[in-house]
Amino acid sequence: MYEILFEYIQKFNSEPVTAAEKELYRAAFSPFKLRRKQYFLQEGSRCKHFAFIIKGAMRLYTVDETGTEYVARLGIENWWMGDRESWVMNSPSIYNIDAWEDTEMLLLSRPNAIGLTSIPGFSNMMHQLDDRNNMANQRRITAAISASAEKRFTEFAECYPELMERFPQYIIASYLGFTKDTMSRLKSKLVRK
Amino acid sequence: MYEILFEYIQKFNSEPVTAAEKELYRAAFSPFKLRRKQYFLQEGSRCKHFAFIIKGAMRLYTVDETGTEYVARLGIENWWMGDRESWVMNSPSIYNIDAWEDTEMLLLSRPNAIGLTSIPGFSNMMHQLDDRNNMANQRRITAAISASAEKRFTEFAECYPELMERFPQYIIASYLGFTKDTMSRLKSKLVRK
DNA sequence: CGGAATCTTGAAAGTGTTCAAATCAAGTGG
DNA sequence: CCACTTGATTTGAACACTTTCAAGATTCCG
Repeated sequence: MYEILFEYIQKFNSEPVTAAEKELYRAAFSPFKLRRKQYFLQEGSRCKHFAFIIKGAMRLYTVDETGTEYVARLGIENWWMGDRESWVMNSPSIYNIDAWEDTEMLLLSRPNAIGLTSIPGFSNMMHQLDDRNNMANQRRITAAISASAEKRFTEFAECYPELMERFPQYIIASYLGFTKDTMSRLKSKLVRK
Repeated sequence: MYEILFEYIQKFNSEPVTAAEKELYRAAFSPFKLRRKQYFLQEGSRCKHFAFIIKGAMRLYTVDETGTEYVARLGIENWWMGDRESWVMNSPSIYNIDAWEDTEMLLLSRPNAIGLTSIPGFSNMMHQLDDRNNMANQRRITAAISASAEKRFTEFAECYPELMERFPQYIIASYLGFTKDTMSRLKSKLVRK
């Protein structure tokens, strides 16, 4: 299962991952499994580990007073999942994270992550991930303030067909900032076109 | 004017900024000025420099077919401004950036930024900025999909009183994802309370 | 088959938008 | 210092989009 991680890291670098480095990664990341619906993180607790998803699907969300869930982030194979704010600051999280499918992952603690920084290839990857993340977030914010529900939906369907299949409509709807009912209407409207 | 930058960098580090490092910073950052309303970046062009704002106020926004502007980001003294996607990828930007007030800044090209990475204090700061940025973006996304216009407004007013004063209502409204009219009504509604 | 989860749909209510007109505020030039 | 221009805010009324709620249909799975 570490092989998947090594390949992933490899993609960010021109230099190959050395045997010595692999040992460091094996030492730093620990395997972990969750069954569908189990929590990875609950609101109020601290996010001790960031998860690299080997297999499965997860979601990060908040819950309001009325019990409505708002999905802020989704993740599947080869994505990272965790609450960075809580992980970095070691503060109680305002989010919940759970497994939507049975999920296998590799966990990385904050101290271990800092330790791995001495590996140029790792540090380089982290940088690139920050870049990407920033771009994606910026675009998502732009979409949220400027685009209609219909546009956000069609763009999402184009960009993330994989997620459309793996998660039910009401979760996608929440992620996009509207309700399952609106989602259903949008869908049938687009089919009619 | 470089002193402001040095102090800023200093805040992210325990080790003081050395004289030698200061020389490197002076060599890497170049002073630049913009008059109110002048463009820093126009849609379609490449963001060659990231700006550290010494004095003034800027905004980053998109424009739709109808000419409506959507403000995605605001910046004042000691904030960074630029389109990271375009800066990193050297791709044409989908954003416009202009000065809302007469603005002085220090410009940093992508190659120079990479060069400065060899300074631990700089690299460290960049990391922390990425962390912060990520947290702020995550929270903003969460607010956008889960909170009402009124809540987004009151939270913004609490978190960024400075920005409320420096930018007109219609720009803040756009940043928060609604119109100036709604903003005006929200305000008078809250005053009545 | 039976039950749980998910999706669909209609009607009413709510929230925010649009548009246009009026008001207010802040320079600028005479 | 006033008149004028421009930019910004306010407000009402009609409208558009999305939500809410509830009921029914569908799908999935043991």
